[in-house]
Amino acid sequence: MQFTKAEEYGMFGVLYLAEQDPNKVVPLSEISEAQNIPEKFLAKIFQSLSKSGIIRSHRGVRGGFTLARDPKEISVKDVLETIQGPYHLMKCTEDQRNCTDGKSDEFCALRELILEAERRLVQVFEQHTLADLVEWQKTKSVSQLV
Amino acid sequence: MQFTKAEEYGMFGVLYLAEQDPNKVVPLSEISEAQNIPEKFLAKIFQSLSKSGIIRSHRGVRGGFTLARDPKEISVKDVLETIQGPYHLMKCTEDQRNCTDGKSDEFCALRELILEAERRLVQVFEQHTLADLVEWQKTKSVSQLV
DNA sequence: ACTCTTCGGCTTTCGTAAACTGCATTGTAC
DNA sequence: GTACAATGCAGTTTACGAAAGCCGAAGAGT
Ligand code: SF4
Ligand code: SF4
Repeated sequence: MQFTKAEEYGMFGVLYLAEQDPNKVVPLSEISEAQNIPEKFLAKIFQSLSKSGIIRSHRGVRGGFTLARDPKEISVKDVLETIQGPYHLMKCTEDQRNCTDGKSDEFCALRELILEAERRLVQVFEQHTLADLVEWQKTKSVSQLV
Repeated sequence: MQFTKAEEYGMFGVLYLAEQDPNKVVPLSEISEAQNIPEKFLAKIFQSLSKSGIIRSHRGVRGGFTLARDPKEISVKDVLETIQGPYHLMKCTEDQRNCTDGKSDEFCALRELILEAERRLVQVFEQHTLADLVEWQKTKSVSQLV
């Protein structure tokens, strides 16, 4: 039960974009160097982020990436879900037919608890945007922890 | 970011014990058959639960396991933490020196957010006991979701 | 049109950790 | 003392995260 590198890299990638002038097109190489991220790995992550409309890609000379929307309009949840798919602590909480123990059609107390845990977790990621994180980083303090 | 089988098996194991007569000593074979858990795998999990004082082991003929305390006194967190160790979504939230990006001594906004997420998650597991889950399972409905 | 640059998509590789297994040993009830 | 059940540790297999590589496609500038 851990965050993946892809998620961490993805977050730092978009955070880097969020810190820049919104009109500046930033190439992959710059981001990966600035944030110490393997370039090809980051490329893969940014592909999905680009497809889901969080960032915008620009090919060719002086190409790169920009944020597609204002950092205030991009929640952490948006980024994380794009990278790793909907957030589920067990396979059965996505679809009970994925129950590995043949209880696909029964009530399962553990499943209910996990569902509640997931809801709480998602709340945290929904309620904070990239702009919040950039702000925290600037002031080096956490404000408005809802 | 998923629950491990060990955690799920461990939970079902202790839940099975919680459903029984508190004085009944239940052997591994019975639990693993009733809950469809590989016996040797469950054995390993129960060893740690036994060491940390959540269940009590009884060796020899007609031996097996019992809960060490009343189900009301055992939180889900107790069980999960003994199986997989303290709950951390990233290595750096346990100890910032585990930061993989050389930011061990800097403020990191992402880390702060993850810390908050962890706090929320732990709350859910702290606030519910085995007795709650058994109750849910009996009534097939979730009450008192704090 | 040509070419350089940067993203796009696919495949393979590597390492680690989860998931499961086996066996010899110890303890206990009968 | 023997059958039963946990203990302890070593082992295997499988799965997935974390990259690295290769070639193709698209756009910018000339
Ligand atoms: S038994 Fe319950 S917790 Fe386990 S996979 Fe099935 S629904 Fe989920
Ligand atoms: S950079 Fe931040 S989030 Fe990443 S490991 Fe270091 S402290 Fe944690």
